[in-house]
Amino acid sequence: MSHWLDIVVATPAHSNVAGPLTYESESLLSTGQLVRVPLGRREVLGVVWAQRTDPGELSVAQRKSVAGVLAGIEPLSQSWRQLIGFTAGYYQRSLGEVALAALPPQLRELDAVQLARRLKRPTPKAQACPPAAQRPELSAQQWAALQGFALADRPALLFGATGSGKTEVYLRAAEQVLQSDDNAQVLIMVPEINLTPQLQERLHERFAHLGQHRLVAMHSGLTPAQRLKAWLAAHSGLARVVLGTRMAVLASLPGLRLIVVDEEHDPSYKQQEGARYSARDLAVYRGRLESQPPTQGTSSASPAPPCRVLLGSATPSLESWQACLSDRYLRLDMRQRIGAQEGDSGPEVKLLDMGQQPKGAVLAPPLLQAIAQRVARGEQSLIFLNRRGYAPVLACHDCGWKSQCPHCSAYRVFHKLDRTLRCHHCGYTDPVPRGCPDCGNVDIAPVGRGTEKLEEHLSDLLRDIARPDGSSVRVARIDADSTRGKGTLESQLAQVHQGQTDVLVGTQMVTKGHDFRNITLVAAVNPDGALFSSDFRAPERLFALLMQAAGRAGRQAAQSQRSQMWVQTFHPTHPLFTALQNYDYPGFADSELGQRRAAGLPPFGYAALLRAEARTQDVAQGFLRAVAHAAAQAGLPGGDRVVMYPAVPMSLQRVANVERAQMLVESHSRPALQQFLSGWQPLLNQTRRQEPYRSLIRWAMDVDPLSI
DNA sequence: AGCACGCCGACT
DNA sequence: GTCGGCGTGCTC
Repeated sequence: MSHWLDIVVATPAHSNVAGPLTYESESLLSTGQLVRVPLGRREVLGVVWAQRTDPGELSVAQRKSVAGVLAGIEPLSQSWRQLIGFTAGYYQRSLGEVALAALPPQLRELDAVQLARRLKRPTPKAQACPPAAQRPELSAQQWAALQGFALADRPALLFGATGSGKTEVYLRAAEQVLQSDDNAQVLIMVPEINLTPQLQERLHERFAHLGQHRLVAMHSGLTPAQRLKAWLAAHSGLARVVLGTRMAVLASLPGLRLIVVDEEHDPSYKQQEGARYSARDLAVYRGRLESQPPTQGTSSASPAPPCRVLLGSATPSLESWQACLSDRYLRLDMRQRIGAQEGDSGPEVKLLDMGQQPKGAVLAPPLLQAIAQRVARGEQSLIFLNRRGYAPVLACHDCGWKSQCPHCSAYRVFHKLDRTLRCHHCGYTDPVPRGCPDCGNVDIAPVGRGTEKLEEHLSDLLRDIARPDGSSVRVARIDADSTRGKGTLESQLAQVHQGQTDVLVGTQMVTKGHDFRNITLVAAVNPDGALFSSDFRAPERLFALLMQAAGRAGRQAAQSQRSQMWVQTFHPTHPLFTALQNYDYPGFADSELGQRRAAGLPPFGYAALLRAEARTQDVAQGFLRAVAHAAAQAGLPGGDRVVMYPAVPMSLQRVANVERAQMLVESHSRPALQQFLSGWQPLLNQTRRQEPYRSLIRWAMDVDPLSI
């Protein structure tokens, strides 16, 4: 007797086969089982989603049989399937896309023999977790935070200043969970794994005694083989602690009891292609899911041990902050740096009013002086400028020519080192012309400044400053250009750590994670752009960035006394900077939330962004208008509670000769927006197939976009 | 998304 | 005369 199964395969939401496909099987396979099935003329990986009683509408020609089962891999759990189902629905993608993206890619390629070889190694089962031998003493506020977390019945937000010891709280919470349950698993998420070698090391020290493969990493930097191995370890329950980036939130973790999201405000938790999910939001959702009893049983049975969620940040996202204010999350405060005096929050923040400084100065004289002082004292400085290259534009002063990229609506950046004009969006690169391409004038000059120019400029200005040992000053630069080669970032950082660098110039790359011991001055050269940006999250990001940068100076409390954070600005009285000066995140959050509330922006409103790309702006915008019209005509459920804004060109209108447009959809009700989007999806596909929109290159839906 | 089939330009 | 460009159509 044969059985019919609904099987999920990697088919996109915009195809005619977006849902689960029906296959025949000799044996009754359980849901969650991994299988290979024929699809067109190839064989693909699939997940059994449901059993069914009949082949439904399937024509005889369409009836195909399951080609094989991936034996030896336990079926994926119901809660995992629920998580995938939720993610697909919420972010408007197909089940298959999300499910298959959550599985290690190599699983699709391996045949039965290769897989058997991978699985051959015996998997030691449950194992108790003895406490690690060496652990630092906890501060009073760390104890209080742990206690608060242990007693809470909700997700918790650990609001902890830089240097307050958030990591130790994570580690203790993890230990507690592992000790209370021999099968428990802990997921620790970080924004970018290569920026957190210190955390990796500490986890290793703390959990190495659990044995081989009990601690695994999950991120896109792994080789396919490593990824498969890590996934199998997590899925089998062998791995007890998983350290991963956003992709890890979708990993199969049958014993998941704790999810930690470090630096929860970090934008890289939001996936920017494919299913554009927020790993932080999914972590919270997953915590709830994994805490439910697997099936609705008798209510008297003891409830499954809940899965806890712990978010952590010194500058939380306004979403999480608001969730604390409305008691959906519990806030745990650790305001004080370890070993710091009461009231000492960090380096002194000095606002330098650029309106009072000589016009056109890249670095104001007082800042330059302060840097020179540090050099003479043998201390390090970090200068932060969020613009790489030498100059953002090259211009001809005679005819007004500018280094416009021929393929994008952006200027090409002048890179002096290899004398090229480089487009940072499409990569188009040319040697710098000898003269102006329009009028021949040889006097074409860079306008504005990037890290490369700042580095050169600083070396020049500090030329006569001697270090304590009499040698001359050393200026180094760290950005995407200087760290292109593999391992160069590490070696450059090592040089800074060894004290070979006096002044480090860099993009925001340098503000993250790294624990520089001897830096006593941090300066932000040109942060004003974010103050009046059209992107409503720009201030929030700037505040987090500057706080993080300040944290780089004098991380040791002893040093923080004489450490300084300089901010060059034309708006020294701006409330953002005032809040920064007082290390007053709550005050900043308060005022930002007030503005968000008034404007109906997240977290008080919910948004989705529909983007379209085409050869012409007309087609891209036309498509958006057509689908908006179709939605209005259809009277979609939820439609009366959403507002659709006009289609507009994206702020970066053209990239690599592709015209881009977008349309904002907003609602005060998340369910209404969800309902509307679900009903809209088929109309989008339909419209796409009509003239003249067949020439559309692609469209994409971004639910809860980071910027609009 | 893959992977076919299908119809028009520069090369052994 | 072929190799190969990517347009459009289908997959249980």
